Amino acid sequence: MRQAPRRKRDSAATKEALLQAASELFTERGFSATTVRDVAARAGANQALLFRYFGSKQELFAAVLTRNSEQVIAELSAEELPRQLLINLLDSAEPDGEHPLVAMLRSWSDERAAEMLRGELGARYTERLSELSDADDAQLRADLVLAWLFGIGMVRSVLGKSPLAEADPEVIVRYVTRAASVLLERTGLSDDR
Amino acid sequence: MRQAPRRKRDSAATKEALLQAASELFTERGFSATTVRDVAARAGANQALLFRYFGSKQELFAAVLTRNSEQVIAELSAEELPRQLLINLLDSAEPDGEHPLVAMLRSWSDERAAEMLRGELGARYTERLSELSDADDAQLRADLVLAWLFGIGMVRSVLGKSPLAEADPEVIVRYVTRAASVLLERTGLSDDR
DNA sequence: TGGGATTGTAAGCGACTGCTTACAAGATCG
DNA sequence: CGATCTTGTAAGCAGTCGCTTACAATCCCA
Repeated sequence: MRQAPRRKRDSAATKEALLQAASELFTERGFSATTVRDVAARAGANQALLFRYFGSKQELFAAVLTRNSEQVIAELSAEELPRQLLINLLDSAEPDGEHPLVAMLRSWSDERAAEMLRGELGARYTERLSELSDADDAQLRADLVLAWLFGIGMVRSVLGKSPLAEADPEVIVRYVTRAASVLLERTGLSDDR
Repeated sequence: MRQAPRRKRDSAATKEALLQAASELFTERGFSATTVRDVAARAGANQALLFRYFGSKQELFAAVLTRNSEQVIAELSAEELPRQLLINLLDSAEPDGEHPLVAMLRSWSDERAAEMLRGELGARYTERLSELSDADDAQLRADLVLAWLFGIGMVRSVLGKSPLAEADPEVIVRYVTRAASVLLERTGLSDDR
């Protein structure tokens, strides 16, 4: 009788399974509350492989962030960004649609995680958003809008506070885009995008 | 030669020192990253006393939250709340002016900590803020504003992201109150308070 | 077919966590 | 003074953490 039905030999699939499991768990529990044992267990892999492939928990987190954010930020135009970002954020509570921002929110408290967000990710979102305004402090205004989206994601998805947590996403989007357009002002920022 | 210059015998002072140290550390590092040993060390007390007086790390956190929030929320009118809350939030990076919200932000990722914030604290802030609007979804609007303040506090004080982190508080306050007044609309919400 | 590299596994090391215990030192009061 | 309660201390327990090691199974290619 075999005592462990040995995993199929496929390093690429194992790596991907680890990344996927890590992405889910970081989103659900945050960086420090997620253990490498949990990640390996959900991926159905041995935890030693996690260290062989990613070196450390920290580098695994970096890999997850990179993987998840690349495409999202690439496929959205500046005009769509705030609205779509918000929608993604609001929907991410549902089944398994997870957004990297939620992982960011959950991992905020860890200094090593915050370091990455501060430098790499945040800057790109800010730059994209700041295209919407032609004020000279456009980046500050973009940061304020980003901060709002983060805050909403936290209160709604992470904290689960009422009534924000139960509110209709469409209503939220309407309120936020309307108020945000005051900040990101420019001639003719239509309110349907 | 005495090997430990025994602490003065004063339970009230010890309790207070523990509360103060815990408040600082929870603010600086968050709930899970703060250890009871750290708290006891900064308070100059033995860690066993922490458990004698507060029972558990969780109850200590609750005691800190209660102690710190009571007066702040009590001494502010609804009209002053958003502006003053924001100012407190923006100034809290400085010397030792710490705001309970920052502690909240840092401790977000812990489920036990989040539970308390969700129920007790958040509700009171929401209720106060919602007085500013006479819309029927005033509480939702208030939550959105609160979420914004949280988000700004996170990006600025916790994440330290530029340019928000270096921006002039007065500018931030002006932008936010102006955009927020779109949400908390009511006849004659003057923009200087 | 055989030998070295790659992928999987089990076990455990050392450090750290929240929390407890056993006890010494000072206070209080008869 | 001596008994008792309170306050402070040192040490350690049991569990978990990230990470490492030693080794078995499988693949690749000569």
